[in-house]
Formats: sequence, C-alpha cells, structure tokens
Amino acid sequence: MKSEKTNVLIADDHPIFRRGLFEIIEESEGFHVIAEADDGETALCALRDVRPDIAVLDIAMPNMGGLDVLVKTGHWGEKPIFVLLTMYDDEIYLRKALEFGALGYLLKDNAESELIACQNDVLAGKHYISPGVSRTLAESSGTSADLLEKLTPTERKIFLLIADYKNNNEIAELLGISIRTVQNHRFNICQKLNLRGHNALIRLATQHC
Amino acid sequence: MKSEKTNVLIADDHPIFRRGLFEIIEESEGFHVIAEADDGETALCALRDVRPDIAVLDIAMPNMGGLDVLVKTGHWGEKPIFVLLTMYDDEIYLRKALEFGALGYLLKDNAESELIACQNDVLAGKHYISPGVSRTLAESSGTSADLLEKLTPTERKIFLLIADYKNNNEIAELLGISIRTVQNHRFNICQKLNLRGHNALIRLATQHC
DNA sequence: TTACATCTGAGTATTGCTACTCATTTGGCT
DNA sequence: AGCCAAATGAGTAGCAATACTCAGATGTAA
Repeated sequence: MKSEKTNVLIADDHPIFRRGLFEIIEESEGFHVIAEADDGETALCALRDVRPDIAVLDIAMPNMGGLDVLVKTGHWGEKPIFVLLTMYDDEIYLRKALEFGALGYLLKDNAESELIACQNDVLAGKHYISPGVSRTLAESSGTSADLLEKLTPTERKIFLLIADYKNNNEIAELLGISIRTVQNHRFNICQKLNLRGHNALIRLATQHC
Repeated sequence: MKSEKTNVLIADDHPIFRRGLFEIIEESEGFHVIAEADDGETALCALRDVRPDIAVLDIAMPNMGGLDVLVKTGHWGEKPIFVLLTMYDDEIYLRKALEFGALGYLLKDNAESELIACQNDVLAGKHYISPGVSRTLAESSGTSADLLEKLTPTERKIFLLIADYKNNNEIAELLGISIRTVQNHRFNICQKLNLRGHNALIRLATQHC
C-alpha cells in the first residue's frame, strides 16, 4: 500500500528532542516521518536519497547547521519544503532562513500544536513563522534592511555567510560556485559599501547582523 | 491497582523535548511519568504534592532553574532523587549539581538509552554522569567563563583588541611593540584556545566580548 | 642559583583576503 | 533584436594572517 501521507525528514542532534518531534508528527493526520538525522551532513545525504516533501531542520547542529543544509540545496533542481527550528528568536537567523528560501521558522519552545500548523501552512505554500519571532522582524525591518538593499540577491547571501564567519572557500562550497566568483562578489560588496581592509567587511557583517 | 513502577517527575520548558522525555520514560520498564512541569516553580510545587521517586530537571528554565529547585529542597526531610539535564557541558553546573546532592547529570544531546541507564543507576544510589561531561571535567577545558584565565595579561590585551576588529598592525602600534610579537601572541592564543583558520580567533573574540 | 613563565622579536613558508581588470553567459526589458 | 543588470569565472598582484621554530631578556618563585 502506498502512503498518501506527506513525507517528513527531521534533523536534530538531540535524540530526546528528535523523539518528541517524531511522536508529534507521527500522531498527526497526514504526516509521516520518513527519515531522521542527527547532524547536517547526514540530513543532506538523506535529502538526496529519500527526497522528503518537508525537511524540518534544527539550526544548531554539529558538522553542518540547518541553515547550511538549506544553502547547500539552493542549486538543486527539486527541493523539499524547509522548516527551520531554532532555540532563540534571533532575527538574523530568520532573515537568513527566509533569504535562502525556507517557508517555516519555528521556535523550539513553542507548543506542539505549532509544528503541525506550520507543516500544514508550508505544504500549502504559505510562510509560517512562530508568533514570538515575527514581532521581532516587523520591528527591525527598517534598520538593518537598508544596507542589504544595495546588494543583489547573491551578494546578500554571501554577505550573510560572511557574517557567519565563513571564509571564501566555505562560501563557495555552500553555494556550489567557484571561489573566484565568491572573491568577485566580495570585492563588489566592498565597492558598494565603500569598505577597505581585511577586517572591514567581516566587521560590518557581524556587527550588522 | 497500585503502580509498582518508579514515579518520575519531568520538568522542561520545551514542550517537544518534554514530549520526548515522556515517551522514552513511559516506554521503559519500571518507570512512569507521574507529573510534568514547564518551569521551576511548577516543578517545586509538583515535588511537594506528588512526591515522585525521581525528579528529572532541566537546568535552564524560566522562573526557576533546575539547580535552584535542587537547592530549595535541600532541607526537606524526604527528597526525590535528582537528575539534572543540561544543554551545554559546562563543568561549573556539574560541580554545583553534585555539590547540592544530585545523583544524575545528563547532557541533553546524549542518547535516549542514557536516560534509562541513568535512572536505573541513581535508583540504586549510584552517580550517573554523561560520558561527555566527565571528560570535560578532567580536561577542565575552558568554557566562556574562564576562557580569558588561560591567557597571560598581554595575551588578554591582544585578545580584547582583536575583539575590537583591530589588525596586527594597529595592535602593535597601540601596544608599542613589534608586529612580530603580536603575531606570536596571536599564535600562542590560538594554541591555547585550540583555534585554527583565519576567522577562528576573531570569531571567538567578537562573540565572547 | 635553578627553574619557570612571560614578553619580546626574528626566520620562513603557506594560506587567504583584497584589489583590480576582463570575458562570457543568462534572463529580463524595450 | 538590442540593451542591461546580474552571475559566473579567470589572470595577476600585493598584503595580511596563520603556522610553525628558535632565541634572548626579564622577573619571580622554589
């Protein structure tokens, strides 16, 4: 018998928390946990292999974080719907998640019911963001967004990765492009933002985000 | 019919994680979740009321942390056996937990099987400490609290200047020493803190300060 | 005095970021 | 079709940080 349920991959490095996720999803109508992962790399492999409909990823995991997994699938032809899980309502994570195409963004301390509501929404193509977070974003959308508006989409992505202390090599690998291209984007960003020197860009990026 | 199972109270502010705890304990032989709490105060009240055999407490909870709950029961005549849960393997928490009479100390990212093993051990009066923690305790490797204590005075100064996004040239000029000396200090700092790569030091410094 | 930690500085090599210029391709707009 | 922004990538330089090893000066505690 074929399953008509929506297949979900869950990735979290805490087994007990993952168990909680599993139970909540399994007992819901219409969703089924098809794969589990305890770190980013395993999650990425599983995404390739089992092709779930939805990927529920913890942001803070060993080896590779949920955001990195999200970024790495950026150039895939067919991607799952992404729901990011985070411990803290840090707006920069939300910004990054949305920038890289995630539809769901959930706080880990939210109620169980949120998870299912979120999955239903993202499955319908809608964004779902935990109530506690959206407030933060709405308040701050005027300030830190200005700088990023000067940049093109790809430049924005790279800027955010720089803010994450990634080096050119890591950025290139994450985006699936050449390191030379990253260098060029970096140069262009510095031009646009009128920056010079080794620490100037990383300083602005980390302090800004 | 009276339950012959060991009664357990679980306290954690994350519903999904608590759900995971619940499932693992309930499916085990000999243990039964008799009460749940989502913060310290609720846990303390529940301890008074239902008198569980074992209390599994998260350290980081709103209102009152697990350690505070542990301390507050210190003068009780009859106390449950305490198992503390923590997210990070911070040795100071372990010290405190043991100091105040906890028998179990578990990392949240440990395997599900650990929880049951721990409960069996503490029920027999033995200590159970997550493997990952005891290692940390033995090595006494630095957490953010005593990170700077490993460094010499000059290294600390340089570390703070790095956190200020200063480059070697600027640091050398500010301190009135050679760039080479600054480079050496930087190298030694990286050695002590076990860092490698271009961004590792500036990352730690800026995030720490 | 010996021993040790700390501070200071240099030698040498490698890696990584910056600073440009130039070329190709792609997709959207007129 | 022609134009243009955006993305991608290479060539070439130069500069800064990292990754070591080695060594002299200083002060301090055993």
